[in-house]
Amino acid sequence: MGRTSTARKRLLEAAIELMTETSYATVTVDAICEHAGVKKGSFYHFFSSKSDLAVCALEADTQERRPRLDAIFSPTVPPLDRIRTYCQLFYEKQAEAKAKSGHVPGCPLFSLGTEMCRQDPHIRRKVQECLDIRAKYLGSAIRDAAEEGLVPKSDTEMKAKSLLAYFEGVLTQARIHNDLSVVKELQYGALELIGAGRLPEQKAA
Amino acid sequence: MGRTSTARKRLLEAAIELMTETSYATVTVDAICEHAGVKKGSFYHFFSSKSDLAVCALEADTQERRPRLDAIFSPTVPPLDRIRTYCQLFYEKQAEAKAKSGHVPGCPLFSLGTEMCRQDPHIRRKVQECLDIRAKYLGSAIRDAAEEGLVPKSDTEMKAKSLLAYFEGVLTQARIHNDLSVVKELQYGALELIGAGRLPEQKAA
DNA sequence: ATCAGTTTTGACCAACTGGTCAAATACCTC
DNA sequence: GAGGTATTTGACCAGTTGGTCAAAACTGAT
Repeated sequence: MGRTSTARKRLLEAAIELMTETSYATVTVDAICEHAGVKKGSFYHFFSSKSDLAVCALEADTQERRPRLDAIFSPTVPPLDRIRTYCQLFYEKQAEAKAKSGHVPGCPLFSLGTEMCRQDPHIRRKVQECLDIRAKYLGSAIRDAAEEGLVPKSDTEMKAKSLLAYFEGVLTQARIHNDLSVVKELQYGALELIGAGRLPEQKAA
Repeated sequence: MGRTSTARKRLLEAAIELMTETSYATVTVDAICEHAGVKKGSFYHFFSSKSDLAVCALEADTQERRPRLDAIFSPTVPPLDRIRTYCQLFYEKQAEAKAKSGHVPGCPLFSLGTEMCRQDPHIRRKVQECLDIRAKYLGSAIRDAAEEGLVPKSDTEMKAKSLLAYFEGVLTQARIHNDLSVVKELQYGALELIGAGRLPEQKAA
């Protein structure tokens, strides 16, 4: 089989980290290699291009998050609680990152997506895929909530998209202002947005 | 006085247009110059750097929008109507741009802001300034609405920030997906978000 | 131990980038 | 129309970038 290596994985992680920190264009292949402890020749052994790396990094990152999201959005959890927990996770993740680096990172899907959607069709498609996955979690929760009469039954698909846009918008605003205060209140806005705002905070039986 | 020129203005407009189309890093100074019909030497006569151009372009763009926003957010207009009209303006602008270029442009504040906030303090500050101006329009409308009992009176400042984040998130999502459907429904989400969702659509007396 | 296949290395390159500069030129003011 | 200023020009540059390549080194399976 020949030798094995963790270089590929290290490159994927370095890519997500560095590209979230600044931007796709700013992060050079050399910088990613250095951060991953990999020589450039090796880089092009594992990836056909910088763009290819970005696509693979988004995919890997999404797959890695999957188990946790599956748990949070389990159908056994009361639907509005899923959304509450998800919001809380957002805040915790961003707060943790800020504590570590001094900066609110925001969401790589939106950062990369905004920057690259006009230039690189592969990155664009992958970002869309990853966003669609998130929308599915939210859509399912909203539909289940509607079934229980917790939110209006109309337009659940649109509500899922709007809610995702709201999340990403808040995260991006937090990145730009380096201020988490709006993220902290995320769940209240989220529940308002889908029409569950003025209900009592029942934990469901 | 020496000769006069429109080169500066042309450069500012080209910068906003091209940077919105793709990204800060992708747009080269040469490209901006070509698009504006200006030689590079002239560019550096008017601007000290590419970054300087971006800052000035954001400022100019914001000032240009001011009169229209002042009209929309006039205190003589019923507060929720201000927000409705603003949402409609968003949709119309994006739809118009898409019809012309084939692409939903999104908002340069968010595009540039996300991309550059970690690399260029001047761009970052200018983006923050411009976003703050928009938040003021929204904040004032929300406060006036609260005064009239149209929305809950709590946390109006936070609501303005959240609403702006929602707008920008929806616009950015529309850019990434090149799909205006979520923008079309913007006003309903907006009113829900600030807690005016389940009120009748009164045009106010 | 061997060998095929995987991974690593580092030197190399052409293209492009933001930015410079000194000289030429046009324009407004008087 | 003279003169000073604002503008224009285009050639130039040094640094950086993504990407290449052929040879070397390592590893697991047999």
